[in-house]
Amino acid sequence: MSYTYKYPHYSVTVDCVVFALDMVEDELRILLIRRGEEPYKGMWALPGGFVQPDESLHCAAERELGEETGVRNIFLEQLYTYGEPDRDPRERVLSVAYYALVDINAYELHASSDADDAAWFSLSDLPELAFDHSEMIKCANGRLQGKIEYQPIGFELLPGKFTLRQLQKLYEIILNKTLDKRNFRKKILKMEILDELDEIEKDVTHRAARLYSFNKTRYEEKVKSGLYFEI
Amino acid sequence: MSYTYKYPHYSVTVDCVVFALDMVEDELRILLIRRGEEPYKGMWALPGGFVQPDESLHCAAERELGEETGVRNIFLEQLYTYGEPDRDPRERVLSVAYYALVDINAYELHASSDADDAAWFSLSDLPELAFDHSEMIKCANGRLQGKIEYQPIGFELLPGKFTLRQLQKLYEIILNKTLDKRNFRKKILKMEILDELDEIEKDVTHRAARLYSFNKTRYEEKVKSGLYFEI
DNA sequence: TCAAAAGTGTTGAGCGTACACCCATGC
DNA sequence: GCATGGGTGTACGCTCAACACTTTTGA
Repeated sequence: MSYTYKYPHYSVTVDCVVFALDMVEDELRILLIRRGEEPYKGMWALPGGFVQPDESLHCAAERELGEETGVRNIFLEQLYTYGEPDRDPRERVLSVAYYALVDINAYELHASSDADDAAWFSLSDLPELAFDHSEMIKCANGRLQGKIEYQPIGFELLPGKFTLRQLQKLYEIILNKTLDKRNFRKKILKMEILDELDEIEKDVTHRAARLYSFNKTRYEEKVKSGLYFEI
Repeated sequence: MSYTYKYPHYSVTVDCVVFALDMVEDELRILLIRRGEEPYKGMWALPGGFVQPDESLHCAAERELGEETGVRNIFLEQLYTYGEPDRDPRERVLSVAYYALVDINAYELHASSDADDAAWFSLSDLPELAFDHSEMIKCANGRLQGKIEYQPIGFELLPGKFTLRQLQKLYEIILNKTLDKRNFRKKILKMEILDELDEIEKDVTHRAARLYSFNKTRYEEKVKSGLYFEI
């Protein structure tokens, strides 16, 4: 197959910065794949690939992520578009970067498509990456830190049922600072956007904490009547 | 000239949502051009055009804006990339949207290039626009409203020397709510990021107000030592 | 009974908010 | 001298920050 055009055209890829939370090591993790093809063959990179003619950018990001890693149905938002003329050694390729938030336990990684391997890496201990993918991760992390304080996106990183301690730890990890337990609880509970469940956590070696779930409908109602989410 | 590729490639344009402030009518204005070519010939649209092979996206936005309207050297930031397969009737065209902030008095508009005309329109009274440009403006306005509260970008819409009243009005127009004069002054002056000049405004029919200027260096120092800009 | 984390209340300080009057200037 | 906006101070309430102890559970 070949395409001919009158004016300059460029390849377009999508790349995904997928965040997850490691509650054991208290750190953010990023999903990387090992490249199965040139250029940068064998190197770690963000999952992504070429945008097909009939799919939107968002769909392309969802598709590539699913194909290369098995991760599906997640929070996915456009981040930034990288278009330096020489960012790809082959020819000019634009990349529309997305970032995603997932519950790390909800997926079993399946490397496939043109990725040899897929794995979670600590944000603070990343390997050398292909293309300008390091820059994308830096940008995505900045966006996450900024947005998590005024939008309830943190819940995307937790299972549907979670403890307040887990939620607090999430903020502590992402914002990289400690929070006062009592003040944190007061603040988040006063918003009345969490449902207190009749369940407690299991398999813990100490007193089990109550489980909560995020009530998105209630949140949206509250926003309409003036709630300003903020941590 | 013609280009041939092995895989699907797309045209890429940049489009700019240029904001300015009309302090007389108390409203935001947007810079539009009248299209001189098909498709949508004769219709109003955002200034923009195709990205050339050797220029970055940012440079392309700056160039197109300069060519089509005469506006140069301004605050310009990437907004969002639009890539629905059918957003352009000719063929698939991606558009990387930028938004810009300018002092409306600093430029004389020069229509040229492939624009028949360039003019400022009130945000609340826009004509029908080509492509998905209405959506871009809506997105840019949301970004502006969000960002102006926690980043000192509002100054880009004012001349270098301005009165506190002008600055307050700027926030009132963009956020679409009234602010208390005394509280606004206290808040902004306490940040110590404005230089109080030994000058007052001219040609006013009442007591002239003192002029101030934004001290960017001081602002950056203060940010390092913990200032969190917020209106 | 010990260890580990859950869960809870109070106080003080600083900040945001609301509000009214005098001042300087041009006409 | 009057109209117009410039410029200022204070008091109150609320929110945020700081802080320590009791409770529950499993091992």
